[in-house]
Amino acid sequence: MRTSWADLAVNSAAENGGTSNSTAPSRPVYVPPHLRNRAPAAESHAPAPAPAPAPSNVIANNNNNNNAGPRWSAPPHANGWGNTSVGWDRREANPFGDQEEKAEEAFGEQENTGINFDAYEDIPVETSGENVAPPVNTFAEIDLGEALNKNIRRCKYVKPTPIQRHAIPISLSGRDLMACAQTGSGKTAAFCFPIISGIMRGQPLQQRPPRGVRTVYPLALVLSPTRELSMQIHEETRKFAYQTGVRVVVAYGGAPINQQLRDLERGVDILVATPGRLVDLLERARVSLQMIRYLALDEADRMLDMGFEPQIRKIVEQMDMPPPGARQTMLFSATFPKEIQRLASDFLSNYVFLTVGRVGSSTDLIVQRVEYVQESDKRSHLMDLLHAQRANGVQGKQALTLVFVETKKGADALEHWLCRNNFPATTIHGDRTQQERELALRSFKSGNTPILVATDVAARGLDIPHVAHVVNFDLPNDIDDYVHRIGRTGRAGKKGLATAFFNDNNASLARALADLMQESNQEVPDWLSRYAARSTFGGGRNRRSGGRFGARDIRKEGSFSRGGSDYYSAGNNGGYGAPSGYAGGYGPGVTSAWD
DNA sequence: AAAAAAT
Repeated sequence: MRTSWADLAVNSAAENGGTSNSTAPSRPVYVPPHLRNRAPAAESHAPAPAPAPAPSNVIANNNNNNNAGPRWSAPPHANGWGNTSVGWDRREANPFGDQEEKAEEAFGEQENTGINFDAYEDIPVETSGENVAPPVNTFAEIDLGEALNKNIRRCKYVKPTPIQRHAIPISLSGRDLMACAQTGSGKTAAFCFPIISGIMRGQPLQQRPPRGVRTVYPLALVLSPTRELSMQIHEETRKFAYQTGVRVVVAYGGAPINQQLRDLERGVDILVATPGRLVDLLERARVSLQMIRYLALDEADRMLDMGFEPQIRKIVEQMDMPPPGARQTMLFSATFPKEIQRLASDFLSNYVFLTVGRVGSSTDLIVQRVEYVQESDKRSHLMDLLHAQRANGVQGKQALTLVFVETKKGADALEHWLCRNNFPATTIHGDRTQQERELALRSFKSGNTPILVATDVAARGLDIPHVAHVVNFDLPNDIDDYVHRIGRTGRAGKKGLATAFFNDNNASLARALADLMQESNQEVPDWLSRYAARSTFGGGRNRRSGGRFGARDIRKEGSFSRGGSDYYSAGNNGGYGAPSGYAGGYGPGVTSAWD
């Protein structure tokens, strides 16, 4: 039996060999973005779509200066390069891989050829806000520019997904956006395309950093809650930005900072980062946010929850970033609890709220099962599942299993136990080194170790093709976390299976879980319904169990507002009795379950 | 109580 996965391991190891960060050597010759890939003179007068801030020590080059200097402290001869796009292009590592055909094959298989658009056809959409730009049906309807269009073709994006159809025109119209969209439905492109396009057509600006300070001034900042998600966004964005002249750099903790500093010094237009490392870079004055025109928060509700909020506030409000209105802000997530929407509105200006999808449509793609399993029986129960899968040939490269546990120690313990029992597994969690984390993820993706035991570090955003089964070995305390976890399967319109082990320890989740499953047309076991009926009204840890289907614009709920007291309304959120308390007065199934 | 995120 060993041979089957061993063979896979050999194959996939070979295939996967080149995927590490082996960027081709590229010389640190700086070319300002407005001089790259464009007709040298004519386009330097392109109007800026969004009002660009002009901080005090920044000189806006809004005149007819054809010889616009670099935005950072690069050698003055730098613009010798930009006059032909070819000169630069040759130096840019090809994010599609060495051979385009091979890359296209791998890429298409991963994300796009495979998108089952039928699964998204009927998805309901809600927008609110004034003068919302209408959706488009094709990429061709939007003027994203030839270079970007070419990358879209390279990615085999045939037509936009629903979130892209709606979000891109709204972003291109310059509006702030709070967007909810299903897991795996193309969020990254939805905020990347407008950013790349906007930077390409933007007015060249330059600044004069203090002498000797190697500060860089990105035009766009994309924040995400985990390092691996930042890496993923970076890789994807690089594909979209290929040969556009727009440079994308990633910065996250746990990795040597020096390489990241060198990447930054070569110039950055879009910075993808995790909060901690970014704060470090800001405090070292290696990065300034003065020139930020676009701010995107991926997994925005996570970024604004208790653990992250102070850091995000520091970055967005207490450094040198232009205020709302002077930048364009885009928040994306699958789940958007009301209280988080309230926090988020601090970062937004006259925003459009957009929600695409609902429980009961896209999440139909995920079959959810809940099984009552005592703590002491969990391992043997998991073993039964895995043996059954093995017997059915559901394993290996095309059928990965992702097992979520509650604790880091628990993850290690389960991994060892699985390996001892001849199920090749690896683990990812915050106690592992970054190297180990990245290796684990690669090994899982490649099918080398078709079982990954993970903490919530892997719950959000990660796009791992071929995850056939998500097992909630330990259920999370928060239903939104559950939604994100199971969203690691059933992506791009494909089907997936999610199994949860439930016992008395999860009583507080019962109601929310039962509701969610019902809304997604899943079979709810009777015992779980009874549990749900018994459990307390929305209180306790799962305060969102009532109001959490919060992918509804809080601004629309004026009739429920409690005398305008935004901060002290927690007591009214519990969902006691009155219909307004539970689910904010809208029935089940309005929205939710998205990335 | 736990997880994540800077060194």
